[in-house]
Amino acid sequence: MALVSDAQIDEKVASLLHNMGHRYSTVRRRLVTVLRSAGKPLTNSQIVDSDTSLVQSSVYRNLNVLEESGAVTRIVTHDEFTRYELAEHITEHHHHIICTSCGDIADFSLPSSVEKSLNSSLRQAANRTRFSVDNHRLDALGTCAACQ
Amino acid sequence: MALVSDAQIDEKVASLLHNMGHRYSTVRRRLVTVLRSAGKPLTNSQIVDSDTSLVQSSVYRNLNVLEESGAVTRIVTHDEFTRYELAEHITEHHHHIICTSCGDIADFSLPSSVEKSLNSSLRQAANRTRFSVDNHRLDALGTCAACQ
DNA sequence: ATAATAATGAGAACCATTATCATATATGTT
DNA sequence: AACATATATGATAATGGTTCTCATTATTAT
Repeated sequence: MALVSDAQIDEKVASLLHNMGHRYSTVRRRLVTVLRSAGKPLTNSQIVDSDTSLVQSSVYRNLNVLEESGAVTRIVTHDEFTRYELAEHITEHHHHIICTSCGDIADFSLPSSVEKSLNSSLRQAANRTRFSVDNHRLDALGTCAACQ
Repeated sequence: MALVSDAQIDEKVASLLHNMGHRYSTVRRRLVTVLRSAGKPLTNSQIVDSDTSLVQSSVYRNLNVLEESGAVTRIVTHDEFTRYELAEHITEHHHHIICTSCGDIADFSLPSSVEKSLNSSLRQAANRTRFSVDNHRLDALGTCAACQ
């Protein structure tokens, strides 16, 4: 997750927000900083804990704004908390390994050969449904170090 | 999803419940019937609508009992409703294509060659994290016929 | 500066899901 | 078959993560 510079991320997020008529405010910058340095999806309360200048209701509101702008992605796991991370097109394509016990997440990547065969298989499989496919998500499910 | 007979499913569910000291009651049988004939994950209200003899609070309670027993799996998509389906080891391994607009789901399967390479890649990738992997979930994301 | 517009924070409201509990149903024993 | 014990059910209340409201504050454009 460290291949894209902070400046590049800022520029992308700013343009995504401006496209939607939104401002890249101080609170939103802090939010992006927290998400970027975490390197894994975070819950609202993890975000507030990471930067205590942030306020719960503003974090919720701004995560929604950032998601609608395409800067942030909403992740649901096995527990009751929604998590957020910077969108893949801002960072890079990756997958999640989810702890089925506590909901914690780590990022990982697959060899591009596997990604390629996966994509073509998905596209073929989708032809048999009445859906149009534009993305996929592959999660590994298991147990984190703290839970085992 | 039609490779396993109703009787086989009933037998499996009964034994899973009995292992946990639970009974395979009338309500639970109706619940399993609804899930089986749907052929896709359902929300609580979709279940109650499918069999109006079922009561919301009992459905929630029994879905939890069935999940703890391993007979049913909880699915979260993009909307605010949790969905449930019969567990894979009772039916068969499959994937979901999720409508990012309305949260609706369809089932689909991949060629076993793709499943195999996916599994070995996942296992290798997991070695680099501090998680132990015991399963995966691969969802295609797109738009259903009704939403496009 | 000033006006116009968007963002913030504190709290109230929302609503899917859980918990409660009195009643009903099933199981096992003599 | 009735009894005793344990589990299941349904109606309703409570919970809690998330969203909404709105008066105040910050930003942008003129």
